[in-house]
Amino acid sequence: MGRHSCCYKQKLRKGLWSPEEDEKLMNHITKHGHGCWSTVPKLAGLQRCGKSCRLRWINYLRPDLKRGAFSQEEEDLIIELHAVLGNRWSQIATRLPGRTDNEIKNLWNSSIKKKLRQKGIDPNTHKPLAEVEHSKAAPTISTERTSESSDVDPSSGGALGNLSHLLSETAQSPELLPVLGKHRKETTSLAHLRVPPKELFLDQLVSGHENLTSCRSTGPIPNFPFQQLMCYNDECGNKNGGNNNSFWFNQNEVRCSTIFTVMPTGSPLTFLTLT
DNA sequence: AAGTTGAACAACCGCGATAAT
DNA sequence: AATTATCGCGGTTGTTCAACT
Repeated sequence: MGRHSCCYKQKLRKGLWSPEEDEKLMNHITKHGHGCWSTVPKLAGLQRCGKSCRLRWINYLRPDLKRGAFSQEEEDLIIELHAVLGNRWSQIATRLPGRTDNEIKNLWNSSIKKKLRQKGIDPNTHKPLAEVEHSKAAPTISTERTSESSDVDPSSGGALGNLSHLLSETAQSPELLPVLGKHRKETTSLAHLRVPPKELFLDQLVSGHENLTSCRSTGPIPNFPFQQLMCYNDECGNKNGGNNNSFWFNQNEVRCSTIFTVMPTGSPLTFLTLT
């Protein structure tokens, strides 16, 4: 496990990017693609480490980024996905085309957490706060992790624990997850989620576990059934700013919208074979 | 007007995973 | 098989700016 070499290099710029730096990076990647990130700064004439260039590109310069405020639908979707995936922001981001993991993480920490608490929902466990407080006050041999610093952690087995909780709770009492009840009106795109929650979440888990690292470098390709959710972006008014310069979407020039078009709408596992 | 506070956003850091040698 | 280089992720910190006192 070698440390990232750039960590030790001196004389590299840090902090906010200037417009000139942005332009250099944009020009370079536009012409040559990023290739090996560690060589990008040198080739682009930047006094930055490759890691910094990569981050800047992914979080800010990529042409397929949506920018702007999150819609209510997006926020709701983030909450739902977080309930299943926990803090796996990159996984969540793959279901929100045009949004970055960093952006979603920031939104979660600065806004959504607060809103959930105001609604009486613990943002870490997605359970009612009263229930969480009660379990804190009277600790049992439960393996459930405590809140605050330890969010839902799918990788530790807690996810499945939480998932089973969610599966039963959401199926039976929508009020425990307001987004699944009050806010998901039939008029919203989330009405597409009218599939049994258990099937939906299991599909997600299966695809997530089998395909954990697949999306990042080749573009955020959403998995069914969320791909249906996202179709409204392209098919119902192109809400993502009408961004058609999609050749950036990944290096294989597979367009997100192309995948939506090509993919059959009913087979989540079929999709996995394409990634 | 100046200082303080908090929200939102941008970027960095450290680590694990994995490909390459 | 061991080591090294790189990538990608999540947590954390830093910066900016608006609202408030």
